[in-house]
Amino acid sequence: MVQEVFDAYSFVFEEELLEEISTVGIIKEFKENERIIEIGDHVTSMPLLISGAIKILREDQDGDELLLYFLERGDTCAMTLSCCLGHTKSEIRAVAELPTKLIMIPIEKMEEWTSKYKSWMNFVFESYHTRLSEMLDTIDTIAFLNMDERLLKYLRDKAKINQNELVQITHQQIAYDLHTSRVVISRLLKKLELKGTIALNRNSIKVIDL
Amino acid sequence: MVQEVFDAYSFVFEEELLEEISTVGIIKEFKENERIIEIGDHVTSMPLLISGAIKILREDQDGDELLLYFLERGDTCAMTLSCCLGHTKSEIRAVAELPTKLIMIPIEKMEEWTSKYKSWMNFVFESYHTRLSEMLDTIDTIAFLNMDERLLKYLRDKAKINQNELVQITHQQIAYDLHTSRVVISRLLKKLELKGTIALNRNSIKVIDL
DNA sequence: CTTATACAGTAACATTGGTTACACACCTAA
DNA sequence: TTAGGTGTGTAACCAATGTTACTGTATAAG
Repeated sequence: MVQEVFDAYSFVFEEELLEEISTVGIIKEFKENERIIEIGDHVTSMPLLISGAIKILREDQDGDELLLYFLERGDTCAMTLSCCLGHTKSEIRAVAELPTKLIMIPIEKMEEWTSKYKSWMNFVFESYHTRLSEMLDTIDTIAFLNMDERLLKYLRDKAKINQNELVQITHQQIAYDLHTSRVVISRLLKKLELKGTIALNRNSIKVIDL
Repeated sequence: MVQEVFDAYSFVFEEELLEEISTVGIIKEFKENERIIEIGDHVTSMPLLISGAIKILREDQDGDELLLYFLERGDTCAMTLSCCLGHTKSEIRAVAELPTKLIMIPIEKMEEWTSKYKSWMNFVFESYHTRLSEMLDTIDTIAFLNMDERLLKYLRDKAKINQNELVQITHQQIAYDLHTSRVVISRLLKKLELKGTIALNRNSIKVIDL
């Protein structure tokens, strides 16, 4: 039994399944900002997040990006899951937001466990549910909020994921994630700084009162 | 056996399950533009679409709306499905786009059939997969397209759903669906008319060459 | 027929966000 | 120390979209 698997998933799966996961799963580690999967990649196994955090992005033909949501410990990528079951290619891009540890489950096990373990089935359904909600939230954000509000939400999420009020990031990277331009982000950040909401520094933003 | 259920789902489910669906399901009919479900409604059964079409909308606190996607014959609402399984309230609003016939399945059957019928399980997974893809498409649309492109896409979808090149709709209704203002839609529609893409009339738009 | 209402056309203007251009500060490698 | 690259600040401008206001016309209700 892999201790980390136990730590992250013991409240979700029974002993026997945890054992199976530890046996057939392959642990993979990613450095911060390392690419985990690209759009169009063939999906051959399903990742369970053990530690760290992952950023899920959508990309259009022109290479324009948009941050969809973050995944944390105990999450799985419902997109990938969906791809596994449908045997289709990845529709999203995933990048490690922090140093991240995953355990990869071969697709074959998916179907086997779905009938064998009720807890697995519930996990799969639960994941779909969470992901759909998260997608709705993403849609709300881009449909109903202005850029300044989106930026605030972004900084909040970012600070939460990194468990740090000092967010290490460049304006350009924020612009990519929110699908806008660097100048726009610099402009809005400056406004926030003047209001005392944040403090700006080269390569980092200190969150004071979001 | 209900003939319409057979017609719509015989290529998805086996005879025995079709029989069960016909027995426990309750047929409901909705007139065009009739509300099917509102945000916050408690979900107690899962709808399978037999005929017609449904418009799925998201709504924010201020009552601002946004069209998410359409459902057609053979579809189910993965959102509702998700709510059933999670025993949560509806996160979306559904309105009949055409005269629509549904068969409602009590939640209890969900779990039972999931273990009993492989075809049912596949249908559930397939529905989630389709819905996630549809949501991604929606996100692409609002994130990467300008209003004129979104309007074109809207008219295309609308014409397809109604199987008619003459779309019965007001500018105001389009504005609600795309979450913009009537004036903006009128402006863009006029441009399209001048280009010969559509022909405008009171309460209807004739699609010429999208 | 008359009136009220809903729908559509359009101008003028405001706001948001995107673009271009350039200055300057910080950092690293030579 | 200097040169080059990267990150940030800011102005000026432009384009897209949203807002307000007013027009006229079709349609339905009385």
